[in-house]
Order: sequence, then C-alpha cells, then structure tokens
Amino acid sequence: MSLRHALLALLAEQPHTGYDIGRRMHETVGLFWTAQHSQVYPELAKLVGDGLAGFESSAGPGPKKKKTYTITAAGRAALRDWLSEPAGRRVPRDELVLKAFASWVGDKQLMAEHYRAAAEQSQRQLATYERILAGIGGEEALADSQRPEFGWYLSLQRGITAQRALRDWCEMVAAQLDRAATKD
Amino acid sequence: MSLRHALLALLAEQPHTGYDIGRRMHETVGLFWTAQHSQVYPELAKLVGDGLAGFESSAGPGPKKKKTYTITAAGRAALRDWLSEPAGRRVPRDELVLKAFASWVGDKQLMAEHYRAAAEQSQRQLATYERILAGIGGEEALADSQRPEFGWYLSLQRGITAQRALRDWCEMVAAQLDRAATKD
DNA sequence: TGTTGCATGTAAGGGGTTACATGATTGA
DNA sequence: TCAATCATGTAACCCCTTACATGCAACA
Repeated sequence: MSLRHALLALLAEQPHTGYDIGRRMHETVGLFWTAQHSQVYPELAKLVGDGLAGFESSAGPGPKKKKTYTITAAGRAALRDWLSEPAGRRVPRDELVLKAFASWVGDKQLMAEHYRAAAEQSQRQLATYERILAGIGGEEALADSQRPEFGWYLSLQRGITAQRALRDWCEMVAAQLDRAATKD
Repeated sequence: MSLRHALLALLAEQPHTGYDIGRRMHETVGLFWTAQHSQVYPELAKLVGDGLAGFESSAGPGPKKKKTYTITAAGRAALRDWLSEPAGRRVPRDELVLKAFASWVGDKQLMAEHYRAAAEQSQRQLATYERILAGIGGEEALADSQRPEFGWYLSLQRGITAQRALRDWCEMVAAQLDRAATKD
C-alpha cells in the first residue's frame, strides 16, 4: 500500500521515468524504501489510471517509448491525505538479530567474523549517507520546510543514526563472540 | 526462508506448541522476528516432514489435539549451518522515514503530533525490552555463551539501542516540524 | 567485440497478512 | 452470559523478488 506513496513522494519533487525511480531508490536513498523496476512500472500505470499521475511519451533508446511521469493535483492531494494519517508500524525482520538470538548454538569464531563484516558494511553505508547530506548542504536544508531538501535532511538523519546504532551493535556482538570463542 | 530458522532457534531452547511460538513472538521478542499462527502451523509441519523437528500429541482444549514440537539432532545441525552463513541484508521499509521524506508536502502541525506519538510508543517498547533484560539478569547473561540467555542478551541489546535511536530521531523530527509550523 | 547504461514491460513463485472455521475452559 | 485464553488449521489475497524478454548507444 505504501509503494504508491513512495512513488508520489518522488514525483512530487520532479518528473521521473520508471527506470529513473528504480535507480534512485537503489543508489541513493535505499534508506527509506526500495522497489524493483518490475514493481515500479505496473504501479506507475495504476497511478495514471487513478488520475494521480500523468505521463508524456518520447522516443526511447530501446524498442519501447520513454515515459516521463508527472504528479497531478489529485496526486498531490492524495499524498497530503496519506501524510496526515499516522504511520503504520511493522515489526522488523532482521536476520542479524535472529542469528544473534540463536548464537549460543553456533560457532562463535565464525559468527564474530560475520558481525565484524556487517559492521564494516554499515560503516560504508553511513559514509554514503553523510556524503549525500553534505551534498544537500547539511543543516541548511532545514531552512525552508516547503522544499524537498527538508525531507531529505530528515530521512538522511534517520539513515545515519540508524546505521550508527547498527554498526556499534555489530561491533559489540563481534567482541562478545570473540571473547566467548577464546574462553573455550 | 528465515521463518524456519526462527522456529528452529525457538525450539532449540525448549519444546513449544505452535500457539506458544506465535504468542512469544508477538508478546516478548517481536524485536527480531514475528509470524502469524497461520504461517507457523504449516511451517512446523514442514519441519517435521524434513526431519528437523518432531512432535508429541496430547489432549487439547479444542477439537484438535495439542502438538508439542521438539527439535531433532538434524534440526540443530541445520541451525548451526545457517548460523555459519553471513546474514542477508534486506533494505528497510519504514513508513515513518517515507513520510518524513515527503513531509515538505504535508501539514507540519499534524505530522509533528504523529512523530511525538511515535516517540512515545518507542519509549514504551524500550521500557519493555529493559524489563525483559533485567529479568534475564542483565550482563550476567553473557557469562555462559552456551546458554540461551547469551542470545537473549545480544538481541535485546539490539532492540534497546535501535528503539533509543528511533525515539530520539522521532523527537528531532517532531521538533523540526513544530518549528516549521510556527514559522509559517 | 563485449559490457555497461538507458529504457520498458511480463510471468512465476515465495512470503506474509487477514479472514474464515471450530470448540472447550475459566473468569468477570 | 459474554469475553478472553488456549489450541489448530485452511483460503484468499497482496506485496515483493527473481527471472525472462527486447534493443539501441556509448565506451573499453
């Protein structure tokens, strides 16, 4: 139910092609939502069917025409309505936590390495987010709450603080698993 | 693919009924994985089919017999194998972040209230985790890495630090939205 | 010549949620 | 008497991932 709102949010900023949306979701802000292009294309078609988006066709590089989608007034209104409702909380499903929960059964040495690797990956992701944040001007992005940068700042902050917490936890787990491995 | 390992992890601790597993997942450690009973029952049956679990029937309160599932040696081995593989990272899908991203379009005052409410809910969840942690003896749980409490400690720490980060971020967002609302 | 990027779609299958269905015991 | 708790299962549907399918342009 939220993918359509993610699309509307991106279209509210500026017109996009389906390909563009899929790419942006994966490259830059995989922090708030992601979708495969196979999911994006049908959903964009539905948005048009519901009058929430429109598109313009132009010559594409492949056999199919390139479609550039734009949000409509109705789309903007739908987005505002959705923003007025409280967000639905869904339970987290994280394999890292699940494996930590079961770690008393497993090989401590081996698992410690995995958590150290996870901490490093988290660190890299963190660096990416910080680079993007610097790119939009850091705290200056908060100056005008009517501009997209305001939203970027808030969601990037979430990505940064969440990755920091994840990285620190992974390092703690790795340390505890190491300690347990050497004690045996 | 991970639900079966979540079930194995719970069965490794002690025998459970399907109902029991569903309840525990929702009440206590909804922090690492959750599942509806409609998903748990068929998966337990599959585990038995694969020789990873066994069960004993006894008289139940309803029309059906009560089944108490136990992990087998093969189940324990499968769990250990799975723990030796690195965890698959999946992208987070969080409506709170998505709405923050789009907040420049929405009603700031209204949204600020939602984020404050989310912060409070997060605070309550945090308190629950801390209570459970105290129940298993806090850091003493780390003493023996061969006992389930070791895993409980690690995963509860994840829940606690993640909820703290979420709560703080929600409060920051609420404050920024408030500031934006009064400036208009 | 082979790979990457741009660009759009369909199909199959897995995982998960919600709803349907049954029924005894205990406590308010 | 009504609701909650224990207890097990099935069915329909939605969301998402992976794979299939096409094809031009630019670059190495």
